[in-house]
Amino acid sequence: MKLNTKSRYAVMALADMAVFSTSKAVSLRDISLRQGISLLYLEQIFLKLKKNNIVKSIRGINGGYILNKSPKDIKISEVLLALDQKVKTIGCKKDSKKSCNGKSSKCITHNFWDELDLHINSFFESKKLSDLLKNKEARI
Amino acid sequence: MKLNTKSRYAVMALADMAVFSTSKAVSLRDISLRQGISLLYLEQIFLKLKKNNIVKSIRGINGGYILNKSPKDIKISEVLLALDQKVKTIGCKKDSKKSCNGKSSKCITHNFWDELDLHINSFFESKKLSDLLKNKEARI
DNA sequence: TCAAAACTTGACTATTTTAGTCGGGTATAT
DNA sequence: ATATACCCGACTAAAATAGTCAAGTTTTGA
Repeated sequence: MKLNTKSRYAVMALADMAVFSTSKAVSLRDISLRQGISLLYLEQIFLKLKKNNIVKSIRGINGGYILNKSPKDIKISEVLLALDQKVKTIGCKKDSKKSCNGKSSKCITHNFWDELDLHINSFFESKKLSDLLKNKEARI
Repeated sequence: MKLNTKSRYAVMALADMAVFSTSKAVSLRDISLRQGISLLYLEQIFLKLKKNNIVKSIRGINGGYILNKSPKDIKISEVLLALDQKVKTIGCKKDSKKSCNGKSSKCITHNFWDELDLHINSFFESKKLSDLLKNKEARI
């Protein structure tokens, strides 16, 4: 069980922006160089962040991206959601026809996985982008 | 981010055993039929559970598997560990040479992912197999 | 005693997901 | 004008996943 790179890079890139500039546009090229993330991959990621109003873009020369909100108002859960990274630990289908291994009723472990999802999601819900920057050990 | 089926099936199968018998051997064939999990797949899973002393096997006719401990003493974390399912949300390498995207120092988000891992693992550490059976809604 | 039930094990494979790349745009500051 | 930087869909190689197959061994009940 691991988070995919898209989600990790998204959080990393946003943290980078929060450190380097909250007011001036930051180009993906700069983020790419600083964080060692492929530029083309970042473009893909930022497209989604933009669609979800987490950042806004400025085109043309000296353009780039700006955080749409203060880092203390950006929940990590928002970011993951933007990248389609719902935390779903189980494969049980939600639809009534066929749930949990083809059984009509909930499988024996169903409630447990639900509880786990809740546990993880509440963590992401509670954490803000600004929380990542507090740590003195954090480095770019 | 999702748990793989091996881990889910392992927990499900153990829960099945806990419900149906804690003293008498349960055959994989029975578990397979009750839980709708491929028999051949279950064999693979139980091999690992056995190696990790979570279950013990009885060969021959009327054979099967028995829980090696009481359900209240089997931590879910043990089970996941047996299936090689360490919860590792980050890709950052632990070795000193090359950590976090090729940087020598910890990446900006490193501590955050560590915190997440801890959060999830402590959940699995706190939950016992017996906790899954408490719920009145649970059904086979 | 012997055949069937059930565990044992490693290797194999199809499918799906992931982690990107590619190519061809469009907008804009200088 | 033109370089810079965002925009966007399609594509692909590699890895992981989910599951099967083949060929056993062990034990026990009839």
